[in-house]
Amino acid sequence: MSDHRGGPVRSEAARIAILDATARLFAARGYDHLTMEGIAAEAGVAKQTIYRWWPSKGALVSECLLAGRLMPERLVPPSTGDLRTDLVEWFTEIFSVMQRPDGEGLVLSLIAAATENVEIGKRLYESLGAASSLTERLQSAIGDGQLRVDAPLEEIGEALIGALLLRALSRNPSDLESVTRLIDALIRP
Amino acid sequence: MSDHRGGPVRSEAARIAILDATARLFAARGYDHLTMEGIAAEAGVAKQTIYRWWPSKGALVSECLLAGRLMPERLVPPSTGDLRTDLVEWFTEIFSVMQRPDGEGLVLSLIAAATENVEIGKRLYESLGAASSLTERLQSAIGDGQLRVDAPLEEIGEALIGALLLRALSRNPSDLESVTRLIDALIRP
Amino acid sequence: MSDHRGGPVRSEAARIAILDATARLFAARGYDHLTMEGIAAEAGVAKQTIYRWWPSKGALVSECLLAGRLMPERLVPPSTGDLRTDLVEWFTEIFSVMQRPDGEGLVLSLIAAATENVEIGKRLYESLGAASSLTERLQSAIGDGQLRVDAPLEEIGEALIGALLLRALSRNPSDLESVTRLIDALIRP
Amino acid sequence: MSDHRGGPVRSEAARIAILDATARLFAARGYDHLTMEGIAAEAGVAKQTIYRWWPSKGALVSECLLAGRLMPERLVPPSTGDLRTDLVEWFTEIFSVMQRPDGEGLVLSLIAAATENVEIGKRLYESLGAASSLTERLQSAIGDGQLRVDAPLEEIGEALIGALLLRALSRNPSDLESVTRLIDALIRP
DNA sequence: GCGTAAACGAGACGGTACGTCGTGTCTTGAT
DNA sequence: ATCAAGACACGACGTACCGTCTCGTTTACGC
Repeated sequence: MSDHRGGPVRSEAARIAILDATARLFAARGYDHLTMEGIAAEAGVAKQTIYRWWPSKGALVSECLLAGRLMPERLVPPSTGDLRTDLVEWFTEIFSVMQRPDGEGLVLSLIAAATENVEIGKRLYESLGAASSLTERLQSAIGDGQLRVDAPLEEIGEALIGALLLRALSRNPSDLESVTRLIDALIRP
Repeated sequence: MSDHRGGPVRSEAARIAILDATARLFAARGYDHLTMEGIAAEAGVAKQTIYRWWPSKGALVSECLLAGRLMPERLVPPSTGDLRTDLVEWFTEIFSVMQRPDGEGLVLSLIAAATENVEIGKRLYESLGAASSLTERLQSAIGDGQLRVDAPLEEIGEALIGALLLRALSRNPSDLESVTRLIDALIRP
Repeated sequence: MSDHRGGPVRSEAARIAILDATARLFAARGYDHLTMEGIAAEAGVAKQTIYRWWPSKGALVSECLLAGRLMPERLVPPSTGDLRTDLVEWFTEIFSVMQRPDGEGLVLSLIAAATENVEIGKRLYESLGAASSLTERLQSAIGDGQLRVDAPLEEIGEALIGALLLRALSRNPSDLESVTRLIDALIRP
Repeated sequence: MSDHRGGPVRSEAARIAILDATARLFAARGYDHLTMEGIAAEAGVAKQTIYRWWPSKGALVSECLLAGRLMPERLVPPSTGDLRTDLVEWFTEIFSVMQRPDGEGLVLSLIAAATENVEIGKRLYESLGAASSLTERLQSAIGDGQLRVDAPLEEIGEALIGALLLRALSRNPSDLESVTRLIDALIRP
């Protein structure tokens, strides 16, 4: 199958150590303070071993993101029956989960990473759960009759996540009322 | 009145040269490639002169942004009478205006700057015209009867700009149709 | 007799390829630019194969030197009958032969190698022909009556080669006159 | 006189610290183990500060050599009246002074440095005292009648230093007898 | 013939050092 | 007091080799 005729094989231990170190440092200090040297040291690995497999800091973070190492938990919208309440709760949770006392917020770090790295940008949308779980939740709301059958699910998701990013960038604290107003604007016919 | 006791006052020439250089380099190479040394050299100014008046690269860019040196032109939404068409055209124009062939796009650079600098984040929203001109356009649409009197203008603006940012980050080319769908989702509840 | 119980023996092809590659690269780029990785690549051989049989770069070069792979030709002093003329010519030839246009001179490379590696140091003297051919020539000069019977042949050789090295290190171009003066100082007491 | 119109000036403290560190590390570990990073660390200086003023390790060592920071003491030949005895003693002293238990010998390090750096090569000869003090000693021997008035002082010096280098490279321990024989070969008519 | 064990190519690995770039602070002499 | 110039300590960059270490493959002996 493969024409690899022997030779050493990529060290899985090193791979894991690097990704772990990346995730750990990313969470602890944010994307901007992430350095290849720091990762190498934290992972107990030679810098060259990183560069051998990843071209850049961005690629590393991108892979962590894809592997779900950067998100603290699954950000699935709740499904209590009332779409409005569910979305408000979900939005609020994302917002609160993604602030850390020490460094900059997780979202900000992700956005910073996305500006530098195409892959991260492409994955940002789906990583925030919009592509899958959010759309699912909206879909089921159509079943409930809480949304019109022709509701533009994708666009609602985009707008929601987009507003989230904008608020993160603006450092606007999102109180319950403003979140509710935003969501109403999107799902209220 | 003043307790300034001799010595030259702040050189206006230097101030202008620095802001000009910043804007020039920002436009040419993007926020990431912007360096204090580069700005100083481009402006024909000593580094210390920059640090004396601005605490950081971000502050510099922030001031440029506020002074309107970073935006190529006024991005005021057109006002032809049909809100939908106007918004689509406005959105499309922003999107197209803000790509540069060489480096990364202008929006991406602004977003990157915003992740690092609070001020820029706070100004990003209004700088993209949402705070003033966009809201005005929406307001006038209420007068037209194209929007309900209780339409949540602020939130529509947020969602619109937010979606714009998200698309910039995702590097999704926004074709006419997808833009239209997005705007429909927001103004045709 | 041997406790070798099967398995391939040392590959002569690899051995030759390695020594050839070493000599080739040494001649082309000098001792300083010689790298184990470069040799392995040039020889089409795994690095480990080199390390299996030679402990260091120096050992490799030392063996090349012993095998006569580094010297372009035999540097035997001529024997026209006049010792003085012969030595001048021999000295001059060594000097001129051992310059390469691109890198550093061959002698310099040998000296560099000798500073790092004891074996090369020990062999340097004889490799430059002093131990054998030069002493022979001096010996025959005693037969001619051109040198006293109790002339310190060994020491004359040392002084001659030593002066050669010093001039190589000093990058002093040796013109005919200065060479003649040096040799006169040694054989015309 | 100078057209230097203000601006910071080269830090003499840094310059001294760097040269001192270089000399210290050179003496302790030899030329091969000398690294720019090591020097910078030892001197408490940024690497860039070294590269700003010296292009290479060789240049640094060369300047130390010129400043007399590498030679443990003045290697002036004694002047007891008997040339032969004086030279033997001088030769022996140089030889013994320049062996250190830990690293490689000082001469070997100097030779290694000279192969890499032209300046060091040019200075090696005079640094070993040959150019000045040795020639002086020989000169005074002419006054004594211990050398012929037309004795080729320069060449004798070259041969002597050259032989010294060769012996250092060959790691030949120089016993009293062999040194005496060498010197006899050079100064005995 | 048939294991079996050394030698081989390939090349990944943890390291060390390289020479360069940008940071933010500082010092100097001129204006 | 502010300026242009630029040296400074610091931290990170991405690259080159080092010497060691697995991998599968390829022999050539001793049973």
